[in-house]
Amino acid sequence: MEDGFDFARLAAEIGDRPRTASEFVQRALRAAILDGRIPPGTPLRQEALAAAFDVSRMPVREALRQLEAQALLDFTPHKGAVVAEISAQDQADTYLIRRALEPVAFAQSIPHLTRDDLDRAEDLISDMDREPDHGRLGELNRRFHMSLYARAGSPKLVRLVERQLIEHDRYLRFHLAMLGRDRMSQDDHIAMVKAAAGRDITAAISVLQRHIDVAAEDSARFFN
Amino acid sequence: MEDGFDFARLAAEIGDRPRTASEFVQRALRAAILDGRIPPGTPLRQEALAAAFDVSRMPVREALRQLEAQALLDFTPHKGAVVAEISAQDQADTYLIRRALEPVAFAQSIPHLTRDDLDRAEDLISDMDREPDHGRLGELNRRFHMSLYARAGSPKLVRLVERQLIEHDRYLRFHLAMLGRDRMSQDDHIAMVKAAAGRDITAAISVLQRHIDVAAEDSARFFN
DNA sequence: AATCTCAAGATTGGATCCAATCAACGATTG
DNA sequence: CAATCGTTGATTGGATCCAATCTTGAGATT
Repeated sequence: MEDGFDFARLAAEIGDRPRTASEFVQRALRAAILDGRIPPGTPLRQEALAAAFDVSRMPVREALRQLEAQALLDFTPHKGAVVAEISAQDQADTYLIRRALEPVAFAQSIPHLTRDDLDRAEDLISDMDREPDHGRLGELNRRFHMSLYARAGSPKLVRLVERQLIEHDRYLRFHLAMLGRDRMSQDDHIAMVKAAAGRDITAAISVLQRHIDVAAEDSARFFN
Repeated sequence: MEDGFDFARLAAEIGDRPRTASEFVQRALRAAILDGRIPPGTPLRQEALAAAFDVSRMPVREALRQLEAQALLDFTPHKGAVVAEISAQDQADTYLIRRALEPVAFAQSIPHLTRDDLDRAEDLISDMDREPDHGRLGELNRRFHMSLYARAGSPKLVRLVERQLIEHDRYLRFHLAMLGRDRMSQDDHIAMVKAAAGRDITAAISVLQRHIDVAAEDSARFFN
């Protein structure tokens, strides 16, 4: 294992082993790529992965194909898979897409949010305050945002937004490392829930847009 | 082959056979799903596909995995792949996403469009007028739009837009069948190029938005 | 010294075989 | 007669083996 990364440890960290080995490998790799444990540019050797996960090369190959379709890997025929690079441009694009899509989802969702949805969102804000592990903050942040968009009634749009938030996780790491969690703008999160509870779409959207814009600016300043 | 679909003919239709069998199968299936030759809900049996394409089941499996990640198939462990359903809701979502993303890409692109880009766009408009095959119209329409967004300088955004346009092809079929090509709004296409040539971003965006809105309304009325 | 050639090793792509799971159907039992 | 439980065939998931391709490095050639 001269890759410089300990794949074997990774295998143990997935709690509930899914029904298929392929999915197991896919999840473990995806999580490790998203939170930066496997750095961009790392070549992924099928044999090494198979040994680390204690499966044959076939489920590994299927997992790699799926991750490629999710733009987390670059695949070249007969050469293999490499963890996709991250870049300031890619990060900026992610914010651009979020800025275009999330307000639409939020606006559609607000009228249909239930008291339960809003409570859950507030719980997630508290969870974020308490969570010590930076790696898990990305997931909590994502679930917070998604809880506000859940009632948008546009499943495809919501799935796409979730996908962007997941890809955003690759950059959130840097954001947190450089700015600290006090800059995660929990104030914005609170304001968003409040506006949503009051069914004030205009106010909610405006907070969300500013939230994304500020994050984009912060990140752009510190990335590279 | 009691599936009711002749996969064997499909195999012959891919001109330049790609380097890997997996990619070959993937392209053929994707094209057939997008233009409706394989209807939604069709179960895709690995063995049948392998026989039709004259390869083993393994490249078929890899192709299916990729198509699943592209949301063209629904995959259930130990049950297999089924062509993803289309629906009025899904179509509406596609327009919603396009409506949010394409104006951003267009606005960013306009200042950097070259004379060549604009000429190419105009050529594609003429091509659409001349193309007799409805199936190929989708590709031409997509290439027209993409030629206008090409200089946006946000590769990730542009890729995402292209993906939406590809998925839109699944519905364009119905659009054309019911409304005929005269309703493809070539006037809008011409107006978009003209506004882009004059670097009039406001006008260009407004035409594009109306273009998408009208298409969405037409489609919503006739689908189902 | 630089470049080209080509052979050996490494790595991926594909084929075949076996195991695990699911669906359908009939037998058994209350 | 309805419901449940095996059993069997069909289908997918996974392992192993072979073929094709790429990479690397030593040696020859200029």
